[in-house]
Amino acid sequence: MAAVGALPVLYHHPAPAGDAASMSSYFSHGGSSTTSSSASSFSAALAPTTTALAEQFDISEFLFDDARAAGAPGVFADGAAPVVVSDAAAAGGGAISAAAGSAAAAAEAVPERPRTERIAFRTRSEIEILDDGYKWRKYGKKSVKNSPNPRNYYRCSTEGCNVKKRVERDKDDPSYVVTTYEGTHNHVSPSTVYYASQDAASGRFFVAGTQPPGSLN
DNA sequence: CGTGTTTGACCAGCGC
DNA sequence: GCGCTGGTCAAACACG
Repeated sequence: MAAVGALPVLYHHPAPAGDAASMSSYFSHGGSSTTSSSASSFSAALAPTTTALAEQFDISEFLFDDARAAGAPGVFADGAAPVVVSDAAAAGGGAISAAAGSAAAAAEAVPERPRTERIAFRTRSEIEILDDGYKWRKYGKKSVKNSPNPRNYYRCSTEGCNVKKRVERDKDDPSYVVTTYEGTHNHVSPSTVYYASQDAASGRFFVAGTQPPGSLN
């Protein structure tokens, strides 16, 4: 697969360690030059709610992937194309979103393969399992080519929710953890309800926080 | 005893 | 068609 080869491209200007506050974000946009606007809106939307997380993790980079523009070479090898930040979500003040609504041009090209939205980000962290408020069940571990570190596979343990995530250490800098979420939760975690919001169009939940306001210390 | 993790086997997709 | 690779399954195991 070409995926492994493609990933490092996203990291070509890593944030300085300890610079979590500025949260230097880089979005793959499938080669597009319009990255900056999406990145800024995303950061603005995310920043207020990631403060607590940033205290624990140096979130250095975000990598978006969504079921858009099928056929274009994307971040991930299976033909899914990169980066969608929902305008609605940004304007609505709140949430991380991969916009189904903007997937206009997408769907028809590769109909035989269901595409799920994916969000990948890299964090500087000692631990690999970030507490995002959901309960994950590990179902696999695999060593991957071009990386000395194994990749771990997790699935949301909530019944009926088939969100998955992959966690692996950055091959170039093992102090970083690359986490890829695939799919969208169809429920709200008890620990995220305070910050979660629901997309009006799709009805999906988007998690923007992990702790109730009173429990951050 | 229930729940979650580990790990080898298996399967499917892709490139050659 | 074959081999390689990533992703998933499922039985065995560990732990509270």
